Amino acid sequence: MNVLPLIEKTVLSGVEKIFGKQLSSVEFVPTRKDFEGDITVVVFSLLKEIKGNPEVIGNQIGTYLQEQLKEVKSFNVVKGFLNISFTDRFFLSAFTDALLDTSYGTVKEKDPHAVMVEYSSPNTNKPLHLGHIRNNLLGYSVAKILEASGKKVYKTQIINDRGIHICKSMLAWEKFGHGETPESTGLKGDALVGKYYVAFDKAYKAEVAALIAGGLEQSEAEKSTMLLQEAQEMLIRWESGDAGVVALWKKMNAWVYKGFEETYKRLGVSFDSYYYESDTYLLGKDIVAKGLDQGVFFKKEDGSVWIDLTEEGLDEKIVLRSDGTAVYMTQDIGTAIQRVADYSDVNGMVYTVGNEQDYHFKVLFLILKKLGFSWAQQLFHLSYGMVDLPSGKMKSREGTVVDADDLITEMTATAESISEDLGKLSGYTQEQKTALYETIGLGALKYYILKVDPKKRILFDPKESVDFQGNTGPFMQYTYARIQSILRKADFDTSVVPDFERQESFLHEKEVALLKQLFLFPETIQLAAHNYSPALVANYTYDLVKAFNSFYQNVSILGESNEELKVFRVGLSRKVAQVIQDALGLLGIEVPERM
RNA sequence: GGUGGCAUAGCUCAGCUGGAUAGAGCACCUGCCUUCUAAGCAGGCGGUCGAAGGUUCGAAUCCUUCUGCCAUCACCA
Repeated sequence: MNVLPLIEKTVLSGVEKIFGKQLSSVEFVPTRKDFEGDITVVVFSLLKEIKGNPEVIGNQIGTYLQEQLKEVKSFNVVKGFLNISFTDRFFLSAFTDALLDTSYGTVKEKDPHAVMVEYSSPNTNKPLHLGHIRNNLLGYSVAKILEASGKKVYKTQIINDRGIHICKSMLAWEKFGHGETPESTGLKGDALVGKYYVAFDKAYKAEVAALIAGGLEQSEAEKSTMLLQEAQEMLIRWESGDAGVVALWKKMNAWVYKGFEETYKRLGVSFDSYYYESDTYLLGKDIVAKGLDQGVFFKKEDGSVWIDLTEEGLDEKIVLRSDGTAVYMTQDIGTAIQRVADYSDVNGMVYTVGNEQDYHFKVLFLILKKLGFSWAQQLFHLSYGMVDLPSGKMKSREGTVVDADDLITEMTATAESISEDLGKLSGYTQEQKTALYETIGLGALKYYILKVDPKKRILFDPKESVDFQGNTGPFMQYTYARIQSILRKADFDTSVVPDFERQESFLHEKEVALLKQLFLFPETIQLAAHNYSPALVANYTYDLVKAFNSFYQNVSILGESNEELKVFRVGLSRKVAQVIQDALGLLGIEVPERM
């Protein structure tokens, strides 16, 4: 509400006039709903500067405010709290401003600097699971929120397409695959490759068991299987560019990428660029050499290169193996630098990676700072908690994962059965219905995951289906659909901006509550961007929708006999729908015309 | 053991920079569909905000200690 700075200024000048004290700021708080008022000045916070009875001081300031500002309708003081009420005229004019603002809430002046948001970053040996869903939703949403707050954003990912785990799938496919393809089996490419990753593990375990039966110790047996040796040999051949291995690798990766793209499309996420570890894993070695010259790193006797972070309260960390090959950290250093080289306007990056890698990123950021890159000051690890099952962690090799595609399909099916029961979709074609169920099912899933603080771990019970009632995605979507219905039924042009010149006082209390919530949208976006937290947007939207529903069922809109009030209420509904749509858009949730 | 994170109603979660009597949803109980979509609304039940100290006009929020759970401390990624 743009009157706030004005009130603050007036309070300050009032304090100066009455008490002769110059203060720099005043603390405001939204008025609790059991008290009369819209905004509250906490007089206690002034007591350090002004001595006296808070109640008396509150009354003095209140009186001054009312004399100075025509927007202030009335005030009351309870203990040390000065509650201020605004006039309807104030709310109406603030609302008109919001209604005319076609990109209400978002920052228009773009920051010349861009930020790169990395998310998803899967392995190419198995399909995406629930953990990836959280990652994708978070990354995508944070990218949207940063954009809305005025940043230019590039979405990217780093695909972990090389290493022993990929070779395991490849080897198993060669041995047991009989030339199966996605086409021949009807399986999604990523699912097919994942099948062979599991097949490898099964065969491997069988071989280990056989070796143990033959008299070997467990640890000994695990190291000496033929399968593992073959996989390692395959990795060496891959690294040396063996044509056959590389061709197989390309073929199977292509299957996986096609499968991933389907899942991304269904999830509604997208990327502006892709980085592949197979391209980048050697990057960073030059940087390490340079850093060694600069004295940022040091070399041990065996030739391995380290950084000493004990001064920062961390350990020593390896950045290059003794045989000169790259480790994870080497690669991440190289990739970061490569990205800035590729996109010259980038001066900050957000890494969406699970919290088990908190330490890794702490070290990575520190290294980049020590290497002296200016953009290293603007790095953020968007760390999130695991998604656990009641049975514990998800383990892909043990088949205890919740598959992303399966879950989406299941959510869609639930949306369908609920929708069928309610039976409101007469006149919709089967095709429209199918699209709608997808929208609702995904809305439920996305909201369910994004509404919780990223830092917290999520316990996901597949047996208990995700809710469609209460604080859920479908509830928001439903409210939006309901407003669309009002707009369809209104017998006038709903895009007209109401004119309130003559009106002074006609707002219903539910209406005022709704307006106040509506006015919070711009600062919610800023706050969410500042905290990298979609959860703030989700919970804001819920409050807005609650306020609308309460308004909707307690106040007549189309049935209102006062024409001006009717026009206003339809306009208000329209704006609320727009904000719901925009807010959900920041979460990657679509909104239906009907449901 | 060192470091980091989390702990709020039976369950799932909000609670922004400290502010008034800690809020929702689910579950359970009452009402409300011949009037704009009941995936809804109005209300009831339910809490020593993990524990103990401290800071102050005021603490779920900040500080310290402790307890519990999780992660991490690899020449794996």
